[in-house]
Amino acid sequence: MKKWEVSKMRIGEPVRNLKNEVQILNFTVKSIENGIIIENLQDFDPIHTFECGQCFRWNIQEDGSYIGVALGKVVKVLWNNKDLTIINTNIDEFNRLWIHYFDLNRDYTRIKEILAKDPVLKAAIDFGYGIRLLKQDFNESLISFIISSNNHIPRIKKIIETLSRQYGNELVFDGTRYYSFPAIESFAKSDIEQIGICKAGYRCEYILKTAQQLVQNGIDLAAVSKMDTYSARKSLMQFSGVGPKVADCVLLFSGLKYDVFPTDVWVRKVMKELYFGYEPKPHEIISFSDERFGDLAGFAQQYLFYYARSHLK
DNA sequence: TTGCAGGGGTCAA
DNA sequence: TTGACCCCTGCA
Repeated sequence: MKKWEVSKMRIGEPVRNLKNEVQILNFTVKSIENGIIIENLQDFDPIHTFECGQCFRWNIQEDGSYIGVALGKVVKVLWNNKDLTIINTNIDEFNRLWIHYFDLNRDYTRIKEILAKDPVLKAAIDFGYGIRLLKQDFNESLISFIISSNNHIPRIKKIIETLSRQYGNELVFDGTRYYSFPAIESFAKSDIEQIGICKAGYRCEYILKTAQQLVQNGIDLAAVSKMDTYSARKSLMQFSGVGPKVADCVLLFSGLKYDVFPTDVWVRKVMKELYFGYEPKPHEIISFSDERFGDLAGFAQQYLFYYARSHLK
């Protein structure tokens, strides 16, 4: 099949339509000692979800479990290919926090079914079938992806860790100290010398300015999520250090917009090598993802990113 | 050991 | 459209 024949195919469906379909949640949640167990969970794998580039604060342990700091909590998750155990939480927190954070109300089987009509995505989904888009805190996503610009993942994680240690709250789990992501006010009332301790370089100024912009002007997230995607992107790009790529990441990873297609070097590689056959211009990639993936572009991006990082050089 | 290239981009000219 | 930007890491 020629590449451009494939490119005429439109596969994305509006997410809102999927939401209106009857949701069949197969899993059941039970309380255990110091935690919960989500039995018979479909379309999930912690490695795929935590290593697909959307988050920076989940770390794999020697036993294969993950410990993460999110939403002001520290939890440990264990996976046996069927049941997800979350330690250091309870049913109440599951209903208030984790069901949304892990996006457990969404029918990923259906999303993958639609996206897999595209042969490239089918390969990507076969590889990263357990990806779920985490619904992360907006402020944390904003600051984290400002830090991510022109930066390596290990260093991004180290910088966020240092900032959390300096400005966040201490959380103790299993005798180890962890630190929540700081309140945005902590950054806003700090100064460039203090923030500089995290060694984020020129991004420190972006962090301070953005935090001050947020505290002074605020942002109406409900309004942003209702805007058309172009306007939503523009509204985030008013913040210092936020360009189109960071804006798209924040929209997607804080659950505000799912039809964005954050385009970084890896996605560009996928586009070049698996779709276009040449180095496409940014506007070509945007048009392509709109046409091809529609309202499911954000999900497609995650499967492609995860696939690219393991399969392309 | 040292030097260099480049990294999940953004900004300003 | 282009080069500079902080700092770290990997590699020769």
